[in-house]
Amino acid sequence: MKMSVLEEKLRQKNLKITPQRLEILRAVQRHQCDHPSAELIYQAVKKRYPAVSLATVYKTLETLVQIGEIRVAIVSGGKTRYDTRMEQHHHFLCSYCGGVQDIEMKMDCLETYCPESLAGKGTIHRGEVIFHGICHTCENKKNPPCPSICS
Amino acid sequence: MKMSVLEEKLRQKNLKITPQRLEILRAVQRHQCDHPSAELIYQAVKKRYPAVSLATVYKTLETLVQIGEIRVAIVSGGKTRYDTRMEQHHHFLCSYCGGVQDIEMKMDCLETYCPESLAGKGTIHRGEVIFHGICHTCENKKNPPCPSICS
DNA sequence: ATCCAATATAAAATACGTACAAATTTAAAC
DNA sequence: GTTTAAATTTGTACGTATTTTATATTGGAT
Repeated sequence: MKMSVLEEKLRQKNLKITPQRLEILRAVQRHQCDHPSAELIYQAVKKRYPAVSLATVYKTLETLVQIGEIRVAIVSGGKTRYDTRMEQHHHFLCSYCGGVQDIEMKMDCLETYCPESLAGKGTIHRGEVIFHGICHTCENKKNPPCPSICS
Repeated sequence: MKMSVLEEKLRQKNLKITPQRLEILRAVQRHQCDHPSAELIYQAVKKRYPAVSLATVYKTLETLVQIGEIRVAIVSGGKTRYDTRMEQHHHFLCSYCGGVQDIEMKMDCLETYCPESLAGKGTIHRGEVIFHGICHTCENKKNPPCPSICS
């Protein structure tokens, strides 16, 4: 996603184009594979933009979610983690280190499927799959950290 | 799950059988359909056991998870919510009220399936599907609460 | 009945996120 | 380029969820 596209989106929604917003989006993009938390983004942005406030990072991430520029990937270890990939994909969450990795998987059913048990319960907007397990890195450690990070 | 079964499990792990533990598990069972949070369990237990401490509820829920008696259903609205149903099933999360409902769905693939993109990434223990949408109750309201509760 | 490790308790500490008011900045009109 | 109003950023205080700490209590083996 180029910045010009973001700028266009912001203009369309009467939102202002600020250096903070551009820099924060760039940071989420750069750290895409980490599925970064607000705190991680804050640290990353501060390097280039030392005056940035953590409150701005939180609010900007929320704004970016609301205009559909990024989305919440997962909540892991109590922290909300973000994702710039908007197409359907899923996540693999390591129970030991808390790391999140993308899972590519065709599951068209999730978008349109209506399990019988949902009948009368409501309307599905989206379905996501979360795989829990141990990542390769933690598997190879003798003493991985306690699996307390996630469920 | 009968209490005698819990007592047996606790004994096997050299964990003590305390009235708090029994009462807290009963409360989670009784509120199963709510997928209750620690706070909700605390309120429920306090009615029968006024001296109970919130810290005990937190620690006991964690213990019950670790011995495999309950599991984390979902984290919604910043709160961890628990589940006594250990068999495979999935959840429907209302983005408006934050309510969680069970979804019965055969997806054997999730347990055993290894998407190609996972190759070399690690070992899957479990796969769960989370459906996001609007529940029937919120659909029928003219002005549902803001959909800020979840992602 | 006694004893010790495990547990429960209350209170304080921590962690994540949000709300607020004051200062700054954007962008549009002139 | 200035002016100006509205939006945004910032620092900080606050709120809520959860964990830790220090002490008191208790389960259950002997």
